[in-house]
Amino acid sequence: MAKTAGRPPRSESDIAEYRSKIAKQALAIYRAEGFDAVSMRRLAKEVGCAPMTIYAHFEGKHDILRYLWADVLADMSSEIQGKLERIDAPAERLQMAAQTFVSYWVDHPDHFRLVFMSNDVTRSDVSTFVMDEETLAHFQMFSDLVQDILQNESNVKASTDTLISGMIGIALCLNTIRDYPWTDVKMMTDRLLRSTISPVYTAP
Amino acid sequence: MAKTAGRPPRSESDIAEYRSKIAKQALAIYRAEGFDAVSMRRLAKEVGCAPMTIYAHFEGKHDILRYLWADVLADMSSEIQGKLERIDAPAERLQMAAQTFVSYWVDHPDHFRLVFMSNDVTRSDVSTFVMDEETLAHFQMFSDLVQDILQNESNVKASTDTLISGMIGIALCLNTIRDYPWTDVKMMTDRLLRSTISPVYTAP
DNA sequence: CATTAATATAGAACGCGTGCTAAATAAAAT
DNA sequence: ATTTTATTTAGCACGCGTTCTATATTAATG
Repeated sequence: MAKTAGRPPRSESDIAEYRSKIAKQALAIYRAEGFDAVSMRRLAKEVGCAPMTIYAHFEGKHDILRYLWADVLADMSSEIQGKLERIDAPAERLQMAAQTFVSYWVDHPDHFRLVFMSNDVTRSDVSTFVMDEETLAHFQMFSDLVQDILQNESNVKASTDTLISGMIGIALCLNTIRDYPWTDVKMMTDRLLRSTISPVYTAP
Repeated sequence: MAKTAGRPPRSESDIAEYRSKIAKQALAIYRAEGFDAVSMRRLAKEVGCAPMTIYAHFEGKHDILRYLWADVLADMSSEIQGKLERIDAPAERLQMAAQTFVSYWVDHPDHFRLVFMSNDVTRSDVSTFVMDEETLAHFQMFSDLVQDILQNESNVKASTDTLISGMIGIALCLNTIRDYPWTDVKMMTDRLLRSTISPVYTAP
């Protein structure tokens, strides 16, 4: 198999470097000016390439935004970890984590939009919006907290999934349907916990 | 107070008529071709007015989309009612309603996006996205179903709100984070119910 | 009539995401 | 140096939501 003539494809490291360069700049813009400020044209200008070049490295805008998730999720995760430091009792830990989780998304609508609402629902393309392992880890944390309370393995995943989606739902409702007189966020979160971990969980 | 000269403001009925004419056409487009097909320019063309005229009657696109909610919610509501017809036991009724509710949004991503994700989260403008009474009624239904099970009045609203936001959260997660291996939808919904109505609810 | 105020209009503009094409450039083999 | 191939580029295009301005048009008053 002789090497073909012509310019060889970019090395994988080059590709990764370019991608991360773009993603990094996108993050900088997002951090400084929020969701709406991140546009393909501007991003290209700040990266120093033509707008079309970005499309050679990413599927589209959604594919770039995905890289901002990690930053937001890490921020959220660290906020939760901070609150958890001085708490030992498993039930209280889960409770604090859940309350902090919901509060985070309610208090940061832009972050919520980025992670949970910037998906192009139209596309059923499976390859878009992959949850990489790093991203998953931040949700896994809840699984651990639940596990400390529930022993039954099979229930842990179901409970955790329900808890997470339920919490995200609370945040979504608070973010989008603002004028409906929702029950106090803490109370809703608490109620959600109660049902998720019903057998063992005791209300504070 | 003498009447001022010049053309008088449009009568309220005229304004309402024009608004409903635009909203009606928007609904027609949405029904026929879905979310993405509804655009201001096209809507204006089909209504037979200039694009700018619409902005004299609506705050913006989000203000128009709001009018499509009613249609979708009515559709969802009737689907639930249909399923409820032959069920008498309160717990089973609530269970069926919840399952149908979640399934509806999971099966109709476009509808979900319209109602729960087309909000401009950036705006903290309270006047945008008002839940009118007709719209609220469709959610009120769940309050009634919960009431049939729980007697404590104060718990009914908290339980219902938690249930609704939780169900919406399940739908959101299924719609947006597709590649995460979520627990079976029915199971999550069931688990959500269990915690919401924990004291009385019995698993099937 | 003319005047006046409310409304509707056309038309341009801005920036957006994204696709297409044709030209330029870069890096290898010959 | 020339050829060959990969990549990037510029530039145009489409339709989008939205804002602005200037120009009708409409319906009341005097």
